Amino acid sequence: MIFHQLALNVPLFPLLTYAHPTILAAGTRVAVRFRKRLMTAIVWESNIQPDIDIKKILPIEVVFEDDWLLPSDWRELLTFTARYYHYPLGQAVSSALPKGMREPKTIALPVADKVYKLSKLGRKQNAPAARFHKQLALWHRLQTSAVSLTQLKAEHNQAERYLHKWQQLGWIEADSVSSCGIIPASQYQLNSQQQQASHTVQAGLDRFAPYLLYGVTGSGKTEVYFDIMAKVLQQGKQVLFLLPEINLTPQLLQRVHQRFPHTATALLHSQTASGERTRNYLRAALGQAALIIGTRLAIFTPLQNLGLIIIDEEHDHSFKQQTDLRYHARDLAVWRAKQHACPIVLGSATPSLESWYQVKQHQYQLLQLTQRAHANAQLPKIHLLDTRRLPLDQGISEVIKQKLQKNFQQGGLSMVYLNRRGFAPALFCSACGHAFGCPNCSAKMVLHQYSKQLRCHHCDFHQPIPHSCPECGNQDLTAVGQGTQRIEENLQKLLPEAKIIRVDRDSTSRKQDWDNIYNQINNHDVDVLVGTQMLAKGHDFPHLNLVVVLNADNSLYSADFRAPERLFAELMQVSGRAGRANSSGEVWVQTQQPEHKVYQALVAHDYIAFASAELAEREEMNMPPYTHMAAIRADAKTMNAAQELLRQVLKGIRQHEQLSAKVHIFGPVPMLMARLAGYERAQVFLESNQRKELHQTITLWDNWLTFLSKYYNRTRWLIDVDPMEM
DNA sequence: AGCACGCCGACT
DNA sequence: GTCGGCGTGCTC
Repeated sequence: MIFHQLALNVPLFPLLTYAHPTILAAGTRVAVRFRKRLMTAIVWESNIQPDIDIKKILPIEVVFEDDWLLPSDWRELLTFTARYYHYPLGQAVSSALPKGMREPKTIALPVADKVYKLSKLGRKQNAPAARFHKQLALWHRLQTSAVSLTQLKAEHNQAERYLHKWQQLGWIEADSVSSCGIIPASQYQLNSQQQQASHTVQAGLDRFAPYLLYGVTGSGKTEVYFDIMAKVLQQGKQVLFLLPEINLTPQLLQRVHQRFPHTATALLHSQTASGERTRNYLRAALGQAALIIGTRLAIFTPLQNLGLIIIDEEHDHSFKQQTDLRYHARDLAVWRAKQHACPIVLGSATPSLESWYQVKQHQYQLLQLTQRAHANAQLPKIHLLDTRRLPLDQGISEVIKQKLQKNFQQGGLSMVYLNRRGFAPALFCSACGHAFGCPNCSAKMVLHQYSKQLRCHHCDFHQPIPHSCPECGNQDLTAVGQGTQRIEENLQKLLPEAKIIRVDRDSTSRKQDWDNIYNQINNHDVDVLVGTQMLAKGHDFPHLNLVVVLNADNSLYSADFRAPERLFAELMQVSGRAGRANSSGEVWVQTQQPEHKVYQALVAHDYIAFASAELAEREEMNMPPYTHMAAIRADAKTMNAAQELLRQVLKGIRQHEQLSAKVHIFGPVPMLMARLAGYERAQVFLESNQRKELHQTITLWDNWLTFLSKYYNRTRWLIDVDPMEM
């Protein structure tokens, strides 16, 4: 019997040993019995010396012989990921596989597209009789050039049948197509900055090189990506293109299809149907797809010959997974680019301070686009309105009302942007001040007028709007704060003739909703858009010329040290929506703190000044990126229970372990959002500028938590390396 | 994480 | 006497 180390989806750190009569190659997918259940596993190492009692070792039950092997570079990536994020390897591996491959069943490998043409023998044959005109048409297509089955089917829906018949007779030969396909010349003329950025990357395609493409909104980053991509694809290599949320893909996909119409593309995101995702995963793995586009999870796609990685909107927080395996796709992407010795381009109009820091440290090369791509498109003029001195009517000042009215009369498109953090409408009792909070979370409930509910935005708790205050019985309950729904109502009163559309999670819950809205906007059927973050991301509305930002200040008071960075990025992005094609745009921001550095930098369109100031502060405060962090979190029914486990572990470690002086420990403290879905959450921060020491300390915590949590079994815990949440 | 094994209260 | 409460500990 040969013993094998297998990765399977169990929360155990060591890999498990199973037996098989023959040696199996690493990367083989197998099925084994674990606790009587049949589970999929991946062979990690073969022919090993078991370190447990041989009598306990079970046989491998099924070997999926026809599968293709998960390649060694993919296994290295997962080994690294599991180690770096202190997550059980077996579980990491499982989360990196599409659902279809996690089930202990055989899977059908996708078949590469082929093109067909008449063989020498075929050319000597007589064409089908003219009365079989459809067959004859097929025959003519095959005569002129090599065509794909899809193209043939368009000619004759029975194409497959005849193809098969003629193939058997030897009249037809099949050729595999290159996944890159023919890339037509671009219609787009790069400006000199774009050209320079593209050429810089193209000059070193065969080695690892990280680039930060910093370009103001509308400066045409996508065209730079495309230009580099074309070159890499033509070399027969694969491109991995990651973007934040799937919301913005339809637009990008359309552009990709225009630019790379014949390139085999695989789309990978959480909303792709399970079968489709498995198929795309395998097409990428087998080299049948040359261009792989996806959200963070696509970073785990096995790739045969990776030549370039692009991370669009690299500052976006959705690249960090916030559950289970808490990986950061951007960071793993850099690792992968190094592994594959290829360039990686991180693009953003407001780069993350982490990436900007890497530029300052000469680790990443900066590529800069300072001009808007459309020569006529000016940067929008941004105005601040000091609301300390202005009377507000339902949260909107007179100036803004007039701007909106005027723009409507002139037929322009306006956007009213709400930063949801501070603006969700809550319900209060006007007599005793009682606020309706979520019973499960430390958050106020949000008033939803249309569904007549109070809802928690952090868990699924909801209730009908109460008629009276539970504290004092008063029936006069007032809504405080402006939600998109109330703003929409008020604007409708202000502009009774205007077509106003609200864009938020409620109004666009279905996929099709967004398409509808999008079409309406492009048909100029909409006058005012009201919405939250969804509106900020990536969409181009060429005729949008007025952007209004209502109260955004609340995030300035956040204890999260990343709050200003996040707010700045968000506001820059929203502002960038204005005036993209040939109209110039205007942005009006209501704030009580116009002198704040976030707003000052916004008005000046000065990311660099903002980043420098912010970095100086981070250095001063000893915060990332100057230091590395990990959060150890615990949650339980009471805050004390959550903290107790962390306190005991800390005590144990302090008493029994040699602690590095280079690692600082803070806490336990409650999380900013202390109560979530009925659990109280506490955390300890580990902080060090030495990665190695930090990781050693995390390992100590990990071991002690595993050991001590047995005695605190109502308390759950987790490790978050490079946390984004405070 | 599950899921079995194990030692104390209310039931036919 | 036993059915089952969920505390403790293991899983190849």
